[in-house]
Amino acid sequence: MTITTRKERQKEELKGKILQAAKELFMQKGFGEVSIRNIAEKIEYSPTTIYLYFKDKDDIFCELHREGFGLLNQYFRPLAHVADPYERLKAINRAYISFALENGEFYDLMFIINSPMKAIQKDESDWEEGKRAFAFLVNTIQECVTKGYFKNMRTEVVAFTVWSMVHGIASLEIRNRCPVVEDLNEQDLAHKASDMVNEILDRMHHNVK
Amino acid sequence: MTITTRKERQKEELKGKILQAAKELFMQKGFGEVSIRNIAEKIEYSPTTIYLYFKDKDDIFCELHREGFGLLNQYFRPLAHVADPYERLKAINRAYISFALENGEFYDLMFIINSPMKAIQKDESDWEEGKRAFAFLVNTIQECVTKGYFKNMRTEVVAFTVWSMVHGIASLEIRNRCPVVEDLNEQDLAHKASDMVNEILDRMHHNVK
DNA sequence: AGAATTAACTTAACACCGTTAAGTAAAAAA
DNA sequence: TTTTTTACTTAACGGTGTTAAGTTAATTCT
Repeated sequence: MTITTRKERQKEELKGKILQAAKELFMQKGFGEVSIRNIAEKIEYSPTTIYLYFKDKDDIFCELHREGFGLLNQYFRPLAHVADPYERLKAINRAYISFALENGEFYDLMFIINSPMKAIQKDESDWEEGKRAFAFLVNTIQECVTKGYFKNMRTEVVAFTVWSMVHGIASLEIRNRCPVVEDLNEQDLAHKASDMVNEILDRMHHNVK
Repeated sequence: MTITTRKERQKEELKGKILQAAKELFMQKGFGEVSIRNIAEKIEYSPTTIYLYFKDKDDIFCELHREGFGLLNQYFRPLAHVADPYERLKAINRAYISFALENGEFYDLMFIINSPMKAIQKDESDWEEGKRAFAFLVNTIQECVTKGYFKNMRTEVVAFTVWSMVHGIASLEIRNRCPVVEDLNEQDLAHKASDMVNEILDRMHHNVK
């Protein structure tokens, strides 16, 4: 069996190489500018070889989509140890915005771009990690609510509001629709943006001094 | 001169027909799926004719981009007569979300899609109507601030926050990233979403009873 | 060991795309 | 009436995603 397993491992390796090449290319050129032929050239195989490992272009970017959510959850993971749910919520906002600004192309793919969603909506399993990320937010807010924060508000409403805010900021920035905020580097922007969101949060439950 | 003006009028007419065809096509198929060849076929001219009236594909969609902001300002126009700035602000939110959900493809083009921005950033004039729309929001908030709303908050911060929220909601919905809110028709969704935003607004300045 | 099968990959092609260069036919100007 | 200009088209270039058919080497079967 050792020989067939080697074969399988090699197949997996090539699949991984395709994915890696696709990721690098589309991190540097943007999703829309990467073609199957580009990827093929990068790994020095013919374009059609890629179709032996992926159903179509969407299939490749679905895999990266999943990887993106993995990365987002990595940003979230350390925050699980923040005891106070409200502090954790604020940290989630910071982490989310940092993730978006530091991984613009991933964020684009995950939350903005059109193409991969057709496939994802069919195959629900791809969305798994995404649900996990969202559940982390919802659960944290739930804890806040039981601790007395966000009086008279439904948890999902708070969650959706928070998400809309951070997504709004991130996507406006990524797609260059920010006539207001300018001449700031990535990190300062992340700070400023998350401070803003968290100030709104403070006001949402009357915790302002 | 009557003959040359007729010629000019005819040229303008064809330009208008191209724009109209482009708009219809991309309202029904989405921006990404419309090609120059599609548009040409629809108006029964050869594809290259279009290049006699528009520099390139971006140029067409820049024109539609401008038209989109015109339409948004039409949604806003009646609200200028709302005397109370805070009520006007809430109405703006409702109008914005309604506009976004009722004109998804326009909204996409104006605030989400990538391609036309290269040209727009060069030629600042296209952004004019966009600025006007944003100025309407900012001025309204400014009035709110001078009336005592949003204590201790800078006007632009409030404006950007509000915009981020409504844009976040609109774009998540348009790009199908809404695992939470579902099975709602367009109008109910617009109501629900704007109620949500406006509730947050109420909380932002402690006006909640 | 030799023949048949399968696996891994490539070449060639299809039907699209945005865009440009060159050509045509009719109208206007000289 | 000849020349120039206008309005448009045909043909082509280099690109795209994707598929069908072909090739070559490794594996399996007899």
